[in-house]
Amino acid sequence: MPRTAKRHMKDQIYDIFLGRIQRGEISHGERFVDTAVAEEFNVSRMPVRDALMRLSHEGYLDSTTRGFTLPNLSMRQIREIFELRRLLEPRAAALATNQLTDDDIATLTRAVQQAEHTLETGEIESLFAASEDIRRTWIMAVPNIELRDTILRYMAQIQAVRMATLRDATAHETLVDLQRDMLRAFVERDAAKVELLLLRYVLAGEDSFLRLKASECG
Amino acid sequence: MPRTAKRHMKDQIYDIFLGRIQRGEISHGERFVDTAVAEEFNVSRMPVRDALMRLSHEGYLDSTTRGFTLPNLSMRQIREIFELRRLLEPRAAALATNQLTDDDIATLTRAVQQAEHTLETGEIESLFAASEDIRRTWIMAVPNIELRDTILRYMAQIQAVRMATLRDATAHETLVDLQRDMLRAFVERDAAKVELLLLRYVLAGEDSFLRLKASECG
DNA sequence: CTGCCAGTTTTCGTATACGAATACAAATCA
DNA sequence: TGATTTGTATTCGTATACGAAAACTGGCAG
Repeated sequence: MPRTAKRHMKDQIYDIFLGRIQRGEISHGERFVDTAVAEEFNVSRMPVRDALMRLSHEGYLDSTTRGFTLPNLSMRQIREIFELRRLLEPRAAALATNQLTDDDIATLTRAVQQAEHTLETGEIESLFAASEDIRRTWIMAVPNIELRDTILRYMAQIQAVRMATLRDATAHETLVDLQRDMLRAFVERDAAKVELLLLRYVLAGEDSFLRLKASECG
Repeated sequence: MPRTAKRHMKDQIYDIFLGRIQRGEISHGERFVDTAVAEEFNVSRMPVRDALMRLSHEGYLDSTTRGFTLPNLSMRQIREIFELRRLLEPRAAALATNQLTDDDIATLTRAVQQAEHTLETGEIESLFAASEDIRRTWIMAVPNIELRDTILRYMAQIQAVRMATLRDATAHETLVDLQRDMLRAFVERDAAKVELLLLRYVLAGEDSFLRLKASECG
């Protein structure tokens, strides 16, 4: 029996929306109203309400008086999340290093190649997809489930920020270089090197973000 | 207008239960059923349901087919949370160091004195209360709100574990020593020292826990 | 033309009702 | 006597309904 046949509507709806959010399929103007979604799924308001409220409590959505929307992160929140990332992700990736399967390594190799290819084509969408694949692969290999869930919780929220920073041409080559080095470190099962590279990677993303903000405001 | 006049019943109920859980006022056998709680508050099931489901999604409660109870953490989860604590709390406390007000320092001083007193009396309840005061005071001063919320999220869950480790007589003096040193570091605004002491503190707690488990199983 | 005020609409929070799933207990059979 | 099955009670998930609060809209006054 596939996982599609879950037990409760509210959980199904929750999973569907979480997936859409995490894959960045929701645009920023979009509004979700329980009655409308309920009609779409042919259920009553309540399971939809349960799902949307849960998502909003988890920070994936913003509950306004006029439906649910994607949250608009404040500058402060974004910087705070970058601090969390610096604290957690290097260690998490180090822990994941020895858990990666051959399949994982293959996926990482393909994704890094895809990312390298964007250096020539300049296709940001493709770079984003590749970065997502890399990230998802190692995160899913993190053996500390509490740690993994903590990371996943905030990652969905800063999806838009990451997408924006990847458009930073200045950092494009640096990022792909880091990804290439990370792959090598993963293959060599060098957890210490992975840890350091992840820290660099997060810092590079933070730099891009700050540069972006500076150019936007000034 | 005091905060007691909150906007919605479900939020009030949520806050009430969260407070009870965080203060350790819920015993491990206790079961909460929406209808029963609803009667107690003179409301319908729905707001209670909302509150309890939210608490269970956040990990504060366990949703069973027969009501909500405190979650029984597995050995694995506890060890994973200790790893999270090692990663986050030293840095968080360092960040809090420069934010502590005079009132906070006074509270900390009182709490440390209370903890020291338990070295003579052996009153574990009092030690627990003092430790809670210390912890709550510095955590509330953490300026990174995302970080603070992340810490608060898991702390409620391992409340019982912390309570148990404080009964470890072997570590009693060590813990109070660390608390005394932490107070001094806070007063001196020495963030680096605070960071190191917090790491030691978490490690001491972890040691107590492991010792406890070992003596229990062997 | 602009700003304020009231009516309308939308959406949410809560109440109540019913069917379904699960645990517990009793009764039956080996 | 012990295991299995069946019945019952409890609790949850979902549906529907209603009142209240917030946002939009239109008119009116300055």
